[in-house]
Amino acid sequence: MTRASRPRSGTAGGPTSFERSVAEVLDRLRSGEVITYGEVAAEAGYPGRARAVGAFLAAHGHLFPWWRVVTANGRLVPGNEQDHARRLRAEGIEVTDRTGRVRVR
DNA sequence: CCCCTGACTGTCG
DNA sequence: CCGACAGCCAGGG
Repeated sequence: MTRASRPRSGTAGGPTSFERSVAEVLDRLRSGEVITYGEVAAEAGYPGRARAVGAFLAAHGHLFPWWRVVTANGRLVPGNEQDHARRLRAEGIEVTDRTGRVRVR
């Protein structure tokens, strides 16, 4: 499977298929639920696009529960670890103090 | 078309 | 358990 064969938005400059799929995955997240960037990408049908998910959240995260998304290592958002950790704890998720990580699964 | 950056990931010491 | 490195994909200048 080549890159060119993956689903694309086409000529439109609006939201890509990738963005719509990711948005749906993020939208269905429940309180107290945690997911990794890689899982979001794979669940959306775009395995290997973990970084793209991060970029998407950086741009449109304000419209989604971005705090329920962490790295595969349980790492929180660099620069926002404190706020991130607090939001997760507010949903009953334990966060280690050290570098601020969460137990995924 | 080339180069650089990044809210990532897996491996190594 | 934690920090450092290299690899990978897309987007933007």
